[in-house]
Amino acid sequence: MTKGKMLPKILAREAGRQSFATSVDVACRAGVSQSAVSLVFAGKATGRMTRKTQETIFEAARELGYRPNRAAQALRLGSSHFILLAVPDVSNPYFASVLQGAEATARQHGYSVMLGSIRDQEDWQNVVMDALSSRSVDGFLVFAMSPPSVKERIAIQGRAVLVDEMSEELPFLWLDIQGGMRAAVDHLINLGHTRIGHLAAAVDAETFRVRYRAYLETLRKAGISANSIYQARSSFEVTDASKAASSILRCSAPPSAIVCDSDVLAVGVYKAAREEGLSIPRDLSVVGFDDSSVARVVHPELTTVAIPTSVIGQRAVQLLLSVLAARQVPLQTVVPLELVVRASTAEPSGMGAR
Amino acid sequence: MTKGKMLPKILAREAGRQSFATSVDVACRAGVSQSAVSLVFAGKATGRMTRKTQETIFEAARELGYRPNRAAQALRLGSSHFILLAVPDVSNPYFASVLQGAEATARQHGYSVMLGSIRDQEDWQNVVMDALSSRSVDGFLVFAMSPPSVKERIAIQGRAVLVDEMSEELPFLWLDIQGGMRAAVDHLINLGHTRIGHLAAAVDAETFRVRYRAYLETLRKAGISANSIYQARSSFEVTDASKAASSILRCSAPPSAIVCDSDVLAVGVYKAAREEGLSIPRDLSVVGFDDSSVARVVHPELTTVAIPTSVIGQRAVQLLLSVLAARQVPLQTVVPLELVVRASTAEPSGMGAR
DNA sequence: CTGAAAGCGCTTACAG
DNA sequence: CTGAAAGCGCTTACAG
Repeated sequence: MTKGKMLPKILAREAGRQSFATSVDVACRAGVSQSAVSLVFAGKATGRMTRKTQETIFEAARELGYRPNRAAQALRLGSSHFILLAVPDVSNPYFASVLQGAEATARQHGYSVMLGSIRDQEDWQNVVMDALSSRSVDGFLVFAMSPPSVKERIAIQGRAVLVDEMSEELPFLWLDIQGGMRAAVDHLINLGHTRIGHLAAAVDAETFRVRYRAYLETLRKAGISANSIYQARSSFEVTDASKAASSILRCSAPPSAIVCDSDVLAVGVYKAAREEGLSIPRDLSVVGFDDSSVARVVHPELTTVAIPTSVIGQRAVQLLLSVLAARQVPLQTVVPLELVVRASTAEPSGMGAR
Repeated sequence: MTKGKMLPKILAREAGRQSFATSVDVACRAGVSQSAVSLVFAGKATGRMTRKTQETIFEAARELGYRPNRAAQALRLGSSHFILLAVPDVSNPYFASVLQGAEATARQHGYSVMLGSIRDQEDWQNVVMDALSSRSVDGFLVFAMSPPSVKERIAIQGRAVLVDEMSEELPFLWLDIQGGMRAAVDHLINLGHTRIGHLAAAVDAETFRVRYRAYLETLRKAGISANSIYQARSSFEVTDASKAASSILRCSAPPSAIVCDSDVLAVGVYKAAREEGLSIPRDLSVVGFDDSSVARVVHPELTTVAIPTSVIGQRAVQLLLSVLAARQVPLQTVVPLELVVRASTAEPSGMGAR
C-alpha cells in the first residue's frame, strides 16, 4: 500500500470538524506578534506598521479564513454589534417588509440583527430584559403594539428606539398617520362624498387612536358632521371585518365611502359590498391603509395610504445607531405618508350622495 | 439647601448608565465564591451545594438583575447559542410565517435567532461564511433559492439544515411538493376537467421543477396528454402573471382549469379571467400553491395547496438543534402538504369541457 | 516601528 | 461541601 493511497482518507477524517484560525495562528504564519494582527484588523495599524507587514498579515488571514472571534471581541469591548428587532408578529407583511430594510441597513454598518417576537408582557421579560442583562445585544428597535412599561423604558434608555409609538424617555420614529388619514378623507371629500364611514382596528394602540381622531377632525374641518352609524371596529380577521362592514352598509342611508385603518380591513369591506350587491367604486368608494401586498391583489385595486416600510426600517436603524454612539438625536423623527390613488375610489353615483 | 433636596438629582445622574452585575457581584452579595454562582446557573449545583446556599445565590442574582454574560459564555464554551436564519426575502409572507415558528421554537430551547437576507453569491460570503468564521452563530437554517455552492455546503457541514432544497452533504427538510401538486391536479381531474393548464414560476429552483414534473406525471397517469399551449411561466409580479395567464386563456380551445405554482400567480389568473370575461369557477377553475394570506383575500376564495409554514419553522429548528448536538439525523425529513378546497374550483361547465 | 502583558466574565477540572 | 486558578480570543495601554 503506497503512501499516496492513504492520504485521501486521512484528509477526509481531519476535515471533519476543523477548528478555526485565531489571531495567534495568523501571527505565526505572517511572522509577527499577535497584537500586530489585532491592530491591523481594528484598522489602527496605519502609521504604526509598514504597508508590507500589513499586507503580509491580511494575506495570512485570507489563507486561513480568519475573522476575529465575535464573542471575544464582545467580551473585551463590551459591545456585541448585535441589535434586537422586537416585533409583535413577524408574519404580518407590514413588519416583514420593515425587517428587510432594517437588516440591510444594520449589515451595512457592521451590525447583525436578532429577531424577537413580543406578544405580551412576559415576552418583554423573557426576550428584551433578558437580552439586556445578558449583554447579548447592544440595542433595541421596538415595533410596539404591546408597548413597554415605564420601568422597561427606563431600563433600555440609551439603547433603544421606538417605532410608531410615543415616549418621553426614548427617541421614537413617528409615522405621520394623521397626515395620511387626512389625505385619505380629503380625497373622498374632494370627489364629492359626504357620507364617509370609518372601519377601525379593534386594537388598543396609539397609532389607531390617531387614525380615528384624524378622521373625525378632517370631516369637521370640511363642515361634515360625523355619524356614529357609519363607524365600526373590527379585528384583522377578514370575516370579522366583513361583518363589521355589513353592519355599516345595512343602515337606512348607507355611506358612499368607507376609510379603513388597514388594507386587511378594506378586504372585509370588499366582501361585504359584494354580499350587499354593491359595486366598487360605483356604489361605494373604499380607502385602505398600509399599501401592503393585498392592495394590488383585490379587484378593483385599492386606493390606500402607503407606509414606506423599507424606509422605516432603514431610518429606525440609523436612529438607533446614533443613539448607541451616544450622539444627540431628536426625541421625535417624523416619516411622511402618501396616499396612493388606485381604482377603488370614484365620485359618488347620482346626486343621492349629496 | 438641605441634603434631601440634593438627593434626587444625584440619583438621576447615577441611573444614567448603570453597569451590569457580574457573577462576582452576585457572589459577594450572597457571601459565596464566584464559582458557586456559575455552578448554580449552569444547573450543576445539586448534590454539591446545600439547597439553602443555592437559594441565597438566586435571591442575590434576582436582586441585582444578574444574567450570565453571553459573550463570556460563548467565548468559554465555544458556542453562542445563536442560529442564523438565511432567507432570500424576508418580506415574502411565506418566509415571514416560517420565521415566526422558527423563532418561537429556538427560544424554547434557549437559542436566539439572527436574520440574514441571502440574495446572491456575495451575500453567502458576507453573511453566512462571515458568521461562520467569526464564530457568531452555532448553526444555520438555510431557506434556499440562491442555494449554497458545494464549497459552502462543505464549510457549514455539521452546522446547517436546508429547507426545501436537496443535498448530499447536509440534512434537509423536504416539503412533499410532489404530493401536493398531485393532489391539486387529481382534484381537478376528479371534478371532470381534462384541459388543465399550468402557470409556472419563472425561478430556477428545484422546488419549481418538481411542481412541473408532478403536474405532467399526474396528467399522464390519468391518460390525459399534456398540451404545451396550456403552459406558461411568469415572475411573481401580478401584472406579469396576468399577461402569462392571458396568453393561455386566449388560445382557441382554452383550458377549463389552471394550476399555479404559487398563490400570487393565481392572482394573475384571476385578473386575466376577469379581462377575458370568464367567471371563476363557472368558466375556469383555479388552484394555487402556498395557502398564503392572499388565498382568502381574493374572490372567490382560492383552492390551494397549503404549506404548513409554522410547522416547517419548528421542525427545521428541531432538526438543526439535533445536528448541533451531534445527534444522528436522517438526511431527508419530509413534511406532507394538503390541498385546501375552497371556492375557486368546480366541475367544468357544460360538456364542452370533455 | 513591534512585542509582552493585563483583563473582559465566564466555566470547569482540580485541590482542599 | 467549597474555593483558587487556568484559559477561551481578543483589544489596547505600555514598555522597549
